Amino acid sequence: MHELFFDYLKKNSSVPLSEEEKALILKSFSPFKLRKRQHFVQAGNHCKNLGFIIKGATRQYTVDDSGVEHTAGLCIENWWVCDRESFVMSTPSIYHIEAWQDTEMLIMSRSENLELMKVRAFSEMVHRLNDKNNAANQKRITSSISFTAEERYRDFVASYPELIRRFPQHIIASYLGMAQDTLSRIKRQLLQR
Amino acid sequence: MHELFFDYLKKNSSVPLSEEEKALILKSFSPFKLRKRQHFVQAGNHCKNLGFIIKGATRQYTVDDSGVEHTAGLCIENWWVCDRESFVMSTPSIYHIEAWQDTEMLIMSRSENLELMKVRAFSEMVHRLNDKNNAANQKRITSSISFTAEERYRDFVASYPELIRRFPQHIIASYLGMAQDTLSRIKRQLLQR
DNA sequence: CGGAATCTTGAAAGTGTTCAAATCAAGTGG
DNA sequence: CCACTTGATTTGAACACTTTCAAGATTCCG
Repeated sequence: MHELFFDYLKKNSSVPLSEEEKALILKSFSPFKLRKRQHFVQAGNHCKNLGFIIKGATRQYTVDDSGVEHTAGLCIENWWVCDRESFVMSTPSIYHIEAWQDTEMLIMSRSENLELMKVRAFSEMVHRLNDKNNAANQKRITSSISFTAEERYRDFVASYPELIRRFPQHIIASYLGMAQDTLSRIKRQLLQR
Repeated sequence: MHELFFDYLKKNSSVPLSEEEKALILKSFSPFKLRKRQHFVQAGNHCKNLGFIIKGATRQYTVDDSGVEHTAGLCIENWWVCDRESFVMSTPSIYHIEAWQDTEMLIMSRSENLELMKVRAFSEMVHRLNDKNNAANQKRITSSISFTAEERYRDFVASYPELIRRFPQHIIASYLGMAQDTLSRIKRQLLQR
């Protein structure tokens, strides 16, 4: 089960792993399963673990005063799951994270995470990841302040075709900041051309 | 001039600086000035430098197909300026960054930046910064997909009162993803209560 | 003073939302 | 394999929010 992660690590770092380092990762990074609809974190709780998805899909969301859910993030295989603010700062999370399908992951605590940062390959990967994540967030912000609903959808399809396949349309709509009815109409309009 | 940065560094790290480290920072981090409306980066160019604002204010923005500007970010004293994606990945930036007032900063190149990462206090600060930045981005995304124009504005006022004082209203509006006319009306409505 | 930038306001148009009903799809248990 | 339930999607009509455009008012600054 860790093999998938080691592959991922190799792809995302330039430094090889020693045997001790490999052992340390095996020790710190534990298998964990969630069934569909089970929660990884609930809003109000501290997000104690950082997860790496081996198989499955999760959704991070908030619930507003009217009870409407807004999708902050979507994750599938080879993605990292957690509310980073809560995880890093040890504060209560404002997000829920739930499994959208039965999900297998590897998880580590914050202290294990910090421990692993001593492994060169791991810390290098984390930094690359931060950079990528940062760029993606910046892009999403730019999209949300600059684009119409249709443009946001087209951009999303182009950027994350896999997520379209894995999540129902009303979840995609809430990720994009529009009503599911709106997304349905947009798709129809796009087909009619 | 570097004193302001050393203060900042002390506040944002737990490790003290050795004299050699201080010297390295002085060497790598050069003073740089921009007059109002001069650009730090132009869209299409590589963002070669990372800046730390000593005095002044900058604005990061894109221009869409209709020629409308959208404000991606605002920076003032003690903030870092750059298009991080372009800076880190050495790709052309899609953003413009301009001085909104006469601005003094300290700048470093990417290689100087990487060099400075060997300084413990500096790299610790960078990591904290990344975490904070990440949390702020996440918050902005959540706000933009969940909130109405009025809620976004109220949230912004509460989070960044200083920026309200430093930038004109039409810039704030474009940062929040609404027309300046809309923001004007929202403010009036809020006053009438 | 004069010019440039900014802010306000009304009216009209546009975009996206809400709500409810109907349709469609998938999964479960008999 | 069907009936039933639940979840997902589509659609129309009314509505709400936001934008656009144009004009006028205000502020700032040389």
